[in-house]
Amino acid sequence: MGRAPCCDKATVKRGPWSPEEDAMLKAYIEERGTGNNWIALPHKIGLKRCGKSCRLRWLNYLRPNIKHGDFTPEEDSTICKLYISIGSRWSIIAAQLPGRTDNDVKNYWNTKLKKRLLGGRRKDRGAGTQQHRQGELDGANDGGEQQPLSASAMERIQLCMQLQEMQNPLSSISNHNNPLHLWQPSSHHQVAATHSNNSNNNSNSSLNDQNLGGQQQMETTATMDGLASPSSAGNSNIVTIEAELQELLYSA
DNA sequence: AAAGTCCCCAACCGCTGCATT
DNA sequence: TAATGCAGCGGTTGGGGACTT
Repeated sequence: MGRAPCCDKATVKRGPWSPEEDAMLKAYIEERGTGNNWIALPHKIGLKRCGKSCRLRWLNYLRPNIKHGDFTPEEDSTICKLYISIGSRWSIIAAQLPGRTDNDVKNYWNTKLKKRLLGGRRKDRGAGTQQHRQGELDGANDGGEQQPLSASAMERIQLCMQLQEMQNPLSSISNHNNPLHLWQPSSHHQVAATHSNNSNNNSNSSLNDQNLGGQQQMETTATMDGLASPSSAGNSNIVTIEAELQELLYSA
């Protein structure tokens, strides 16, 4: 019941963009804008590319003020904090990092930060498929049994547990046995408050616009609870969490 | 030096939400 | 109100360089 493809795959060019294509797209958009119609854009320019491909190329590579290269420790920290609180909402996270794209942030998380925080780096370099490697990383939740929660949610639980353990090693024992205790329903206003605060930083941010619905909202709330009361000892605060994130990220 | 393996990242795929008709 | 089409988003893939054996 899928949608019809947005373009004819037989006639559309795919794969890496050539410098000529980049130049054509960049020149056209800089001169006339996108016209709010990505589908029509390649035809106007004379590119044999799908509109979605043009949009992606522009947003992730050609757009002005794109920042390439290494992420700073501050950016690392921002990504981690936002990931823990809102999950894999890459566009929202990227909106808090000027010059970074959602694709960049997503790749950086998947290839660097996740491994650093969850300790997913392989011990041996033996044979294995991409799926195997991914499975090992995601499978940091032991057992390999079917997981009713999203991988993103499980990663956030793991991060919360690691932070809890650092704060209060004794109280964390029960958490390991029952990570789902974090999943206690509560009011959603904590998330909303966080979002509205963040949205002040960037007019482009869709934090207020995004509808955190269904399971996603539940996951967000639960994880926020996990951070808001990370130990039975009492309240944590942002400063503590930031310090511990720094430790997780850079102490190895 | 060669072969095998790992890792990164650009690009693609397909779903969702929103706007329009 | 339902149907349709597009933009935007997150997940996934695969090419190729880097690294290891």
